[in-house]
Amino acid sequence: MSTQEYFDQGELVAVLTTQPLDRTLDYKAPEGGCFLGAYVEVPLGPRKVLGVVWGPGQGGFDLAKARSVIRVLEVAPMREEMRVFLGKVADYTLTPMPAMLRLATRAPGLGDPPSMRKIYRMGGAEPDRMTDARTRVLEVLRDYGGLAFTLKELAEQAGVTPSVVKGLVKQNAVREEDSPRDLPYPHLNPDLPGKALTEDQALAVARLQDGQRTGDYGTTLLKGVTGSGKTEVYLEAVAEALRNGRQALVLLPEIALTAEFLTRVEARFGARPAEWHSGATMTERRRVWRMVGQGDAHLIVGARSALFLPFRNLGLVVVDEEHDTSYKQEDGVHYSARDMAVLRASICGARVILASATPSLESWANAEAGKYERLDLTSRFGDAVLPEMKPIDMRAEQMQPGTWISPSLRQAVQQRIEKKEQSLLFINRRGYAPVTLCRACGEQIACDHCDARMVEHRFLKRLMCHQCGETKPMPEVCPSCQVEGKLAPVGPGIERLAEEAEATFPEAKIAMLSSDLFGSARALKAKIEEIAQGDADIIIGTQLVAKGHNFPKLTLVGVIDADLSLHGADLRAAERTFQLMRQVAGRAGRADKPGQALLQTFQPEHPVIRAILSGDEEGFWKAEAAGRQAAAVPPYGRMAGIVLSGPEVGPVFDIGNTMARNDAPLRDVGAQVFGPAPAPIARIRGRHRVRLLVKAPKGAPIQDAIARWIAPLCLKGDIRLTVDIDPQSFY
DNA sequence: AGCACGCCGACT
DNA sequence: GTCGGCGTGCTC
Repeated sequence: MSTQEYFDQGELVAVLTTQPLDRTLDYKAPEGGCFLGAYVEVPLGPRKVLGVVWGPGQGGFDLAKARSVIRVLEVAPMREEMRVFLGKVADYTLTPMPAMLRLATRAPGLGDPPSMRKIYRMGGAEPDRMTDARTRVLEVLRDYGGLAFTLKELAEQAGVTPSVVKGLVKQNAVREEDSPRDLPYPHLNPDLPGKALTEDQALAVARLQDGQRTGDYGTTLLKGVTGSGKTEVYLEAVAEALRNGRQALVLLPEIALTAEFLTRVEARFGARPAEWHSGATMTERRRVWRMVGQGDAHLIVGARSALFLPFRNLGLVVVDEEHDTSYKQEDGVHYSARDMAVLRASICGARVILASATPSLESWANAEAGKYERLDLTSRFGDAVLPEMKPIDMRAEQMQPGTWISPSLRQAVQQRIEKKEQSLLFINRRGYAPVTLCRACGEQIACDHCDARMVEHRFLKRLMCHQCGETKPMPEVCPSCQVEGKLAPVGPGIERLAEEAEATFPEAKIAMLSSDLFGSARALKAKIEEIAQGDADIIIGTQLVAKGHNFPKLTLVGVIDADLSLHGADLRAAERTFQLMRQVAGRAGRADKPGQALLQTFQPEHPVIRAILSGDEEGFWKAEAAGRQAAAVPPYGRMAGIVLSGPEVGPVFDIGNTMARNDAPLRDVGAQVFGPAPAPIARIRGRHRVRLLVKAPKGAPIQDAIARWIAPLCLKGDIRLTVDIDPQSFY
């Protein structure tokens, strides 16, 4: 089948719009015709909407109704490869195409013509009268050899007021021109000297660069312990992609990590790359989207949605910290950026590097199966070694009620304080106490809109729902039994731990790192920087500190409750605990001092705890893989979550029951359905949620089956259904 | 998504 | 009689 690339005026074209229609609509090509893939504005009812020319018109309707494309937007048409990618992601995630198109057009001002601004460069004429100020302006222009400046830049460089420049413009000594506001990103120089590489790193770089030069798809799992120089290694793969004239994308799980990364890119390539994340301004987003599309952004650093930028010539995608759960988008379109990166690369002949100190079991298994190449970086910089890891058996510790720092841990911290070294106390719970319990009636205070328990934040003097963000003041009397003064915090949170640390180590300077204590990523980064310099004896931190920050003075990590996340029905709980522990432990002893990690646990003989302590990673994965294989769960089986939600429980459950009864399409492919059951958070923002779980053998065409299963449903009232293929969290 | 069309309760 | 509730259906 040959695909028509161009449509003459009046010819019918099928247009995919961003409106939630389940098909394309036909329009007449506009004056001047249009290309396949063109971004267009089309009339839809009384409105104008954004769309993309998806193919030749389908016909089969009253042709008199056909309307014309209003105009073709001034952006590069969507490439075939992108259309294929969006289609495959839609099929895989059971997402309607218009929602996919919306993901791919998340840039402001797409419809606007490129915005212009005035720039200034050397003119030909001599000014009638030379002044000091004028000389300086002309000198600046001469020194920068033909480069153009904005008015502000030029005036500042020359140390004059803008009016001096304007005066020179009148005399044609300086030329004023219109220039697109969205400028190409500065050229990155891949041939600047990189950091010296160890033998290990050089070997990995060579493999990655060889792969890069093939110009074919391929995925590499780059595994390296914290401090092994993963970033240096994959930056050399980026350099190779740039040398070959291809674009590179680096995905990071946290905006907080981008600032440090950008600095490293600048050091390596001499300029800053394009940035794409939710914190970027409208102007930045527009520039990135356009420049990526016209090939004038060569390296893009961003969050998962950067995967849907209109790359022209993508040659490499790096997914840093590939195991990070934030790569799975859980609201709107449910997709795993890690998996979709591999998909996109396989479509456009790009390489993928999945980098992590603690890979996901999925990636580990893909490497085992030979689908991914695997490169291990083992050596660390300098003489630093992996920290010594020991359990603290909490059953043998003499604990005061309501305290969480054991005598053994206290002693270890005390030693560091005396040696002027830093300790990190890690706890994976925000707030003061996870549960507020009435000692009179046993009531646990829950959110009014969700069924999640409210967490006390003493710092804010309020209770907060970590599900919906709702807060309310701390009540005086129990909302259930009305007894006064019996509400008590139960369990540890980071704030409570800080309180205990202050009491236990009165002479120490204590810093608390929790995501909700900082308004912005910038403030957080400044704080981390300050602490890393040594401005604290004890750091109390949540999950946040586990993500790639470097603390040279840190020599002790105390994990307050290594058991916390081992409980619960989440199939990935063991894997997560394993990753978390190894990462937190990796914080200790990165510089010249050896580190120690102490894990407080009630079950030191648990296989996960033992694997962490022994450092036997392959052993852990093999055991975990065997367990998952036996249970036929991912990555050795397939799963999907279906969540039904609505304002009333009854009707929502009824639909769930109907679905569970009519499961023939699922049984046809060997899949089973479990539920309906109240979703783990049974109510969010006043909506009742019911969940069904679908479990299928590996390789079963689960999407088709689910599509056939839900097609006959007609959802009445305000009931909504969402499908999550490969759910990550079950919450 | 919007917006129109359409069929039942409390107003002039 | 009719204003308006939002259920249902269409948009080339």
